[in-house]
Amino acid sequence: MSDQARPWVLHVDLDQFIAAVEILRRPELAGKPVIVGGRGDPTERAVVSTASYEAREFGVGSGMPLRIAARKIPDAVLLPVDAPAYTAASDEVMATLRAQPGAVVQVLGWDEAFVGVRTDDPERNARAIQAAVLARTDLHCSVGVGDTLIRAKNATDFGKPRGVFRLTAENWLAVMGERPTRDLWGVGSKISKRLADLGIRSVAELADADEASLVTEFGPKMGLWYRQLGRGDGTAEVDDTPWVARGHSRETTFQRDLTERAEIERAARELSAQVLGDVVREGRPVVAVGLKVRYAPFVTKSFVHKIATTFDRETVTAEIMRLVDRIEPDRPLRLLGVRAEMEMPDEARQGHTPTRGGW
DNA sequence: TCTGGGGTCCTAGGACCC
DNA sequence: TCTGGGGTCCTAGGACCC
Repeated sequence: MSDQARPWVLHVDLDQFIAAVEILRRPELAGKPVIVGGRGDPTERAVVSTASYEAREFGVGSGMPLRIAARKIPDAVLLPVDAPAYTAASDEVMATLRAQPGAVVQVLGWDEAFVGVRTDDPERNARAIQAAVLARTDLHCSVGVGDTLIRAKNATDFGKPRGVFRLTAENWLAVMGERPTRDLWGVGSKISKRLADLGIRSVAELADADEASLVTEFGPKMGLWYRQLGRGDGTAEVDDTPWVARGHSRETTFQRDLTERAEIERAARELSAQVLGDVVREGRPVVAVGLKVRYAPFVTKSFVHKIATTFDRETVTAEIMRLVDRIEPDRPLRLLGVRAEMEMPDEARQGHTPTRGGW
């Protein structure tokens, strides 16, 4: 490597990951509109996890109710979510990334990771990664190249599918400046609306926005963060510290709203047992419990309760059941979620998304 | 019969203490 | 009589991501 080698961030994102994994084991599905979601039953309450590119042509995408998706594409192939299969494929991909010389890998999800490298030709590294992933897993990916995490992440979209795109301080505004703030990672529909109310619609406008008004609107931390987002600035450091979960939760949307006290308690005990199972595997004590409820049609409430640090399952379950007592009786219950928060080791990485503090 | 499931972090406001 | 000001902890709610 030459003297010009400098740090670069690569954002690797698998193309239509879940659908691709399904198509790999059923090659006859290639070229067809494939929709993966829920248990693959369009009559159930569930949403689309991933749609193949062919299905996206019909306007079907992640987050869409399965029922609607099936209506849009009556002859689509509907498949149930098979999490273990995707985890296995993901592990292979991440192992491939880690095997790249000099690579620091920060996993963001099943199908995404940042890769930090020192190089004088980041596109060459990107192509090497694509080739290695394809060779080992038969999966295609796109790679964003950037001089910060934010720019690398945003670059990927321009490379899709199977491509490479570079976004740096040099071309950031030229490429992103006129786009809506919604395109930024961490700006969703609500925040983009509030920004619009401040007269800020484009990325360039956000980059140039008045700090004081952003702080007034969003608070000291988020106000400054959003402006930074608009500029694409931020850290270029890829952090491979193993991620430590703050808590575990399980939630269920009932196919039929629950009204009976006994049914609700049974559901709560079941979810608690699953959460406890996840927590026990971690071997860290529980410090808080939480409950989330959704009453039909769309009123969500949540409660958290700190408890004395404990490993005892009975105690935790009892605390959860005390929260269950706060569920309003005689109100149809559509969703129930149970959560347990665990004690955090001091050295644990704080947060893994750039959208919230820490970065 | 419109709306999953598993996560993270920030903010605001009340309680309480000195 | 009036009612500061800083700090911490806790909880509810909001927002976002994959």
